[in-house]
Parts: sequence; structure tokens; C-alpha cells
Amino acid sequence: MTKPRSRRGGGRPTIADVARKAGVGAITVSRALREPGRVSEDLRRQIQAAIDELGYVPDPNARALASARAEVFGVLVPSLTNNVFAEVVRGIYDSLSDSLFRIQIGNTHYSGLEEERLLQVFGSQRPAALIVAGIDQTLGARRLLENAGCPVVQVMETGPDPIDMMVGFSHFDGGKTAAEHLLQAGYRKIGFIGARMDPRSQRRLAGYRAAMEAAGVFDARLITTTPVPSSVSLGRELFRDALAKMPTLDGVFCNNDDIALGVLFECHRASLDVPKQIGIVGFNDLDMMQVSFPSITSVRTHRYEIGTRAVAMALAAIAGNRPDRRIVDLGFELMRRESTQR
Amino acid sequence: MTKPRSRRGGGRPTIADVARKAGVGAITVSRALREPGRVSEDLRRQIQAAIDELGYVPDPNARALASARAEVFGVLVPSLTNNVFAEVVRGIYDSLSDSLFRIQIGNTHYSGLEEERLLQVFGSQRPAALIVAGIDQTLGARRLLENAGCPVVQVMETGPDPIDMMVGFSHFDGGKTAAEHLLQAGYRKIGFIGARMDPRSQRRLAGYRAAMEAAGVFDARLITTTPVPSSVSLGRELFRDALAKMPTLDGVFCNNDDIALGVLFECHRASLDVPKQIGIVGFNDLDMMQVSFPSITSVRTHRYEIGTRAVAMALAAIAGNRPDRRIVDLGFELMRRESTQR
DNA sequence: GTCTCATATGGTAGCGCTACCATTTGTCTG
DNA sequence: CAGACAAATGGTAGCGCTACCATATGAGAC
Repeated sequence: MTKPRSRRGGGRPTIADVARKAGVGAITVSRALREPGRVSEDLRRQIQAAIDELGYVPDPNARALASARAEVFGVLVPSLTNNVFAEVVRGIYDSLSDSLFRIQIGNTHYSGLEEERLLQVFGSQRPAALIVAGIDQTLGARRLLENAGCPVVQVMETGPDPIDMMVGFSHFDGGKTAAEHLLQAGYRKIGFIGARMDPRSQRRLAGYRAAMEAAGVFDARLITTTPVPSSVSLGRELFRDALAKMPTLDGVFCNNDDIALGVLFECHRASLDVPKQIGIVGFNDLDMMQVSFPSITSVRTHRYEIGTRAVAMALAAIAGNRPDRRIVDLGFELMRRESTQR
Repeated sequence: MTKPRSRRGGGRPTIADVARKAGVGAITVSRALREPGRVSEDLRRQIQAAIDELGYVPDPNARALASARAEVFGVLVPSLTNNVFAEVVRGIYDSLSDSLFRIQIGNTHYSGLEEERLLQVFGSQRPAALIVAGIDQTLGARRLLENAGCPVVQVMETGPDPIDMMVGFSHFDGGKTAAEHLLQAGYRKIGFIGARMDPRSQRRLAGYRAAMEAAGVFDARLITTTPVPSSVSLGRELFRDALAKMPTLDGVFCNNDDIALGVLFECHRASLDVPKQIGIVGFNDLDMMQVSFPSITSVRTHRYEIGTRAVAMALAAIAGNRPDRRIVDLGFELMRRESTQR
């Protein structure tokens, strides 16, 4: 003789069931769950017993509706398969796994319009915080973020004008450092090879250019780029193009490590000695860079940490104590390896 | 003189505002949004105009609460950075990007307990569908999935006893095919190198073993595995271990492509000729396999398609027409390349 | 012309939870 | 010992939406 359940809910226990069983008011159960400090030890125990017995799990939808705030972190990244963003997202997940917060990821496909659309969708949920990749939001996206009514963290890059908070590093400096390293190692005809060429890649290119110009060796024909998404095989092709255009090339700074690996393989295939004939520098320092033969010099970035720091800053802001440093520059590290050891 | 807004909601327009402006009942607006066919052309236009003017966006939380069903796909994968799962997830996102459904990803970290916990959390939202990686759920997880009250798709693998629906392929057959290929190519002392050794890797190993035993060349010392997470550098180390244990090794079937790449690099470093002295086969066929020097034979799997098919099946089930084939085997394809061309 | 019946629309009553505002009790002050 | 005040608990009224049922309207059957 089970008591008839209301037509909807599907028979799961509600906060009222718990309250009845524990002999308290519903609001006290709610408080025991959210602010245990404000409920006496005794009641807390009783309530917990009732919860365990009934197998009660709070309904996040009802909670969000009543409190006008969902326990959701919205995360917007341009790609799900690019290891770089996957690492950031992993950092976010790991930092949030013990908390009540859920995570909702949006894939912008490197499109500002898509980012705006997703922001609209995410905003309708009243998320607890938003984490977005990059600093080149469209005006519309920027406005949506400013009016989101929750902490916002821009990640991957630092820049002069944060919407709210920022965690990242300077891609310009990264590119500059890479090019300077090649110059110091004695390379002169140093090419830039870049795929996708999203804003961050553009700034790496700008850094490369600044270093090359400072050394008086810049030449526009050294640059080979494409908007096509990056891949190892594309790296190989672009390097062949670059060589065809400029046969005296003696080094390359690659947009990222996939491209660098493609270049390395093509060097093997064409019997070009690395690092003697060609120096190679990658970007991001994926695990494989240190294992390849020869190992590849790369600019190490702190992707996982970007994710964890972004969450830490957002959580602090939610808790009411906004960090005094709104922009966190995590820097990068040039990993010198065999591929530039002439 | 704006009319005072209720203390909560934050001033965003609600369905009631739209209804008032359009001069219809709230329920008609609701219907116009969800079942446009049931509302006359005229009203639909009026309502759309009101929506546009007010900038109304439905509140998914309220919707979920009222309908006891959230427009959310729950997705559980063991890793976010492993390219294999990232591809599946990308397929899921792309298939769902035009729909109203949101996606919530959970990272189980290859732990059954964590999977159960996440299932509990996800279930509390009453998701529209659940997609989970693998077929080795714990008993508790299985029960949760059976009682989720929504379509469930197990992905990555096929097996005899689906909870609901399944999309994947046979890892046993994949491993067997790889080993048979090496045998046919003339290799005899064929090692198995595996990292992480999750259930799918175990089954690839079993397939390898079956092929080796059938050929009468199986030897337990040919197997080198570790529970440590996979990486290119780990591939290199494991290969050195394998060689130390069995110096006459003339081929390796690797758990996955990262390991295979590590093996290749170690061969370069140790001046072992691939494919003459060592044959290499990978698994998954990442882009880089076809570009490496020499290019690496690998078992191509259809990861992106697994994601899209899983969504298609779930959507069909939600719409009421469950596919008659509950188990979809997408197979795999052996990509023969230079690394096994003796 | 009456009687069905499908179509189009609306009203009411929640969904499960929490914000807001009591109310009660106990503790401390002077 | 009265008065003030903090701590602990509860009642009520929604949050924004949709399920359910009712009603109105017009088309078609005979």
C-alpha cells in the first residue's frame, strides 16, 4: 500500500518528505544542506538520518529556480579536441569535482558568433560563473558577459582590459622568446609556420616578427600560414610549402607542437638534419616533444594550472572576496632541447 | 517609470510578459515555443514578435522543474584529454548543437566508483538521455542507468548485454586483427605494449593473445603493461623494458597510438630499423600516424561517428521511435603503412 | 438543424525548492 | 529583573514554467 504519488514528480522523495520524517520544517532541511552551521547539531543529525533513509537527492532545477542562481560553471572553449583546451578543461573539472557545481562546456568552433549564441544560452541558466577562452570577444559577447551577473574569467591570455578577471600569459612574449632563442642559437633564415591562426597564433606571430625585425632579419616570405585547422599532417605540408618558397630556410618557429612534429617528420623524410640544417621550435610543450628524436624545443605553457586558477578566482569571487589581482600572468617556459642545439 | 520588478527574478522577461504583450495566454506562448504546429499561424507571429521585442529567453530551470525533464544530455567519459574520448564528445556536441539540448560531461577518471557518484548527480537532474563510455559499469552504476528513466547509450564498445543501446566496435577483434597483420607480415616475436590497461585495452590484449596462440607463438614474456596513464614518453620507456626482457623482439602491437609513437622514437634513438628490425602497429589511427617517418600501421576507429550515432539513437528514442537495432557495431579498419612493410 | 468531433485556446494548480519575514527561546546587559 | 539581542526554527509566498482539464469554435455527418 504505497501512498499515491502526485501525478508528476515521478515518486522521488522531496525536501518535504525529509522534513516530515525528521519532524522539522522544510526550510530547516534546506538550511541543514546549505548552511549547516545555522542548524543545531541535533537536528542536523536527525535530518541526515532521514535523508539517508529516504535516499533524498536535492533537485538542482528546483533549487536553481527558487534561488535564481544555478550551481553551474559555464565554460566556453574554441575546440574540444585541441589538447591545449582539453588540459584547461581538465583543470577546471578537477578543481570543481568536490564541489556541488556542475560544469557546462560550450564549443565555439573559433567563431565569435557561435560564442555569442552560446553565451545567450548559458546566460539563460543564470550560471554561478563563466569561464571563457581568449580575450577577443565580440562586442555583443562582451556585453553579455558584463551583464551576466556572475564572475567571469577570461583564460589562456592576458591583456590590458579584462571584462572581470583573467588568467593566462602573453602569447606575444612567447613567440618573441621562441624566435630570439633560434636567433641566439645561430639560425638566421627562420620561418614561421602557423595553422588555424586564431588571435593567439596571430600574437605569437607578432612576437616572432618583433624579434626578427629587432635582429634585422625579418622577411615576409618567411611566413607560411593557413586558416585550416592544425594537425601534424598539415605541419608537414606547410613546411614543404615554406621550403619551396624559401629553400635556404634554416629554422622554423611553429604555431604549435603538432605543426612542429609534422615539420620534424618531413625533415626525416627529406633527410634534412635537425638541428644542423633545420632548427625547430614548437609551442605548448606537449609530452611528446621531450621524447621525439631529436627532442623538440618548445614553449611550455601552464594549461592545467590556468584551469585551476580560473576556478579558484571564480570561487573566491562567488564567496564574496574577489582577489585583489584581477589579472594573473602564469607565464611560460622555454624548454631548450636537441632540435635547436646546433 | 519602470514597473517594479518582483524581488527575485532579476528583471528578465518571463513567459507571462510575452503573453501579456502578445495578448494571449501564457500556455499558448509555451505551446508556440514547443509545439508550433498546435498554434495558429497568426498567434505564432504575434508571439514571435513579442518575444523578439522583449528579448525573452525561456528559463531552462523552470522548464525542467515543471516538466520533470531537463533538456540535458549527460555524458560520462573516463578522460577529457585522451584524444579518443575528445573525438567522441566532439561528435556528440556537433550533433546536438542545433537542438535545445545542453550537454553535461562527467569525467570518471577510469573509476567505477566515480562513475556511480556522477550518475547519482546526473540523475538528480532527470536528463533527457545518458551516454556512457564502456560496458563495464559496476552493478550500482548499471542499476542507476536502468532506473534513469531516459534512453541510455553505451559507447566505444559493443558487448552482449546492453543496458539499453550500444554503439562501438569489438576491441578484441581489433587486437586480433592487429596481431594477425604482424604475423602475416612475417614478424614472429611480437610484443604487446600497453599503458593504463582499462577494460578496452584488456580486450585488445586478449585479441592479440588469441591471434598469437592460434599461430603457436604466444609467450607471456612478450607482454609489457602498466596501469600508469598512457603517454608518448611512457611508450618509449615500456618499449625499452620490453626489449630488455626480450632482446629478440621483432614487432610490437601497441595499446594505442601514443605508445606506438614512443616506440618509434625509441627505435630512431636506438638505431633500430622500422620496419626491418621492428614492426609497429598502433591503435586508433590518430592523424599523426600517417605522417610519421616511417608512417605507422594502426587500427582506425570511428570515434567521431560513435558520438554522432549515439546522439542519433538517443534522439530517436526520445522521439518515441526506438531504433530496432539496439547494438550498432561501427567496426574498425586496419591501416597498413610503412611500419609493418618488411 | 442537431449532434458529433477535432482544433485552438485558456485557467488552474502545481513542480521542489528557497527568500523573506515572523516567532520562539535563551543569553547577556546594566 | 526588565529589556535588548542573538540564535534557532518555521510559515508563506513565490521562482517561471508546463500538465491537466475545461471551454469555445467551426467543420462535417446524417
